[in-house]
Amino acid sequence: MPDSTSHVVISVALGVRAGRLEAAIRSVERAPGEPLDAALARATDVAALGHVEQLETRVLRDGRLATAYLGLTRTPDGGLPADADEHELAEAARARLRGKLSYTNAGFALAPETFTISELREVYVAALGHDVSATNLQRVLLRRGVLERVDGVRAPGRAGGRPASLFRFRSQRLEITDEFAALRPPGSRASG
Amino acid sequence: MPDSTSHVVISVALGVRAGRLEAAIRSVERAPGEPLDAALARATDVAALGHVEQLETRVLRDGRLATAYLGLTRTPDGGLPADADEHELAEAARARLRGKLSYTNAGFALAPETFTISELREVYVAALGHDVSATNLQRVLLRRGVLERVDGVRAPGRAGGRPASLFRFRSQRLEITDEFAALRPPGSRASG
DNA sequence: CCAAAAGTGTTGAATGTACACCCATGG
DNA sequence: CCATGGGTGTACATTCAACACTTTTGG
Repeated sequence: MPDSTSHVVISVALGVRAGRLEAAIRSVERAPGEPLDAALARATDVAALGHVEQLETRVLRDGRLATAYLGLTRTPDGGLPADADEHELAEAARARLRGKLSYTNAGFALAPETFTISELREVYVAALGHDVSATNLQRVLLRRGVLERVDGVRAPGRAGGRPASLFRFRSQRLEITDEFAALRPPGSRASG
Repeated sequence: MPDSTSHVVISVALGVRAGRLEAAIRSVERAPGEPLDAALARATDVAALGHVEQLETRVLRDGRLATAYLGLTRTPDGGLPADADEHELAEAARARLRGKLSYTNAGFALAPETFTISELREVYVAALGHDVSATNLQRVLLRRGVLERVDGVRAPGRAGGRPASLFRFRSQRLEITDEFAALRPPGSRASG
């Protein structure tokens, strides 16, 4: 029976699988005095999340208070949104991710350790919901220093084609890569 | 005596006064079953806030759960941060505002109804914590369609000088004015 | 006239997008 | 040698910071 004094902690883990941005949702009741991250760790495997941030706190339709977290993972699994609250949280999580992808290195938490630009492009297409040019994706992310090349290539498939270079994200922590579009502090133009 | 099952709703209202970005903090205990915005309305005068958004939920040092809201106001008053938790929330609010100022029209909620570019510049300097060029501020905000001129000028002071034109924000609701720095959907360049 | 404050013009750099073209592989 | 997929070069538009210059006022 729902208790309006209880507090639920919800994990919304986003990840790309089969070209789709899936949301895996899990929740637990927070014990009295329990830290939020402890409850979150009971709700989901935090080690599988490359990035975690708080999403939103709201009163659920059953009257319970809930605090949702957005997690990003390479290996999304199970726990699809069940009720209306969970659908809304999943949508909020997707919207948040879409925003962050364009000005942070958030992709690191969705893509495998190393990847080709084509593979990365598929991740971005799934997460953003619109087409992305591999050419420009590579150029933007390399210029910003978000990606770096690693040794080795991926062999082409049966259809042939030039072998693809492998890349990785330079950092595995969320970083802002395009800090201010305008109104920078004076004399702070990037020059590297 | 602090009760670890109680839920506190905290309003952090930011506003510029005398060239400083002040944080006015107020909190209430949320009643069982009470909606979050109802509790927030008991904590502060929501009508005086041009914009409100949720900031963060955390467990306070005394064990209570707290959900903080960021508000922006033209008329900051009283309620300065008292304890360590409140100081941290005020700092989080300032950081959030700094980020939003550069890619949204958030200034509308801090500036008076109409203002000169110099006056608006003072607001931005206080909020951002670094110098801002009035020339470029005007150009960027006009180009984005964030500001518009209104009739009339502000008479110069004793020292003379050209009378300043008056401007206002075109919208009084938070809008994103610089949506994607990169990775826009194909063919979506602004052209007007 | 001169100082002060506001506003406009202009330049140069950085950033992104689009698209043509070249490279490397399988069949 | 051709189709396919990967990558680079180049041209162009947009945006912004910096700074010189002009405008309009008070004394």
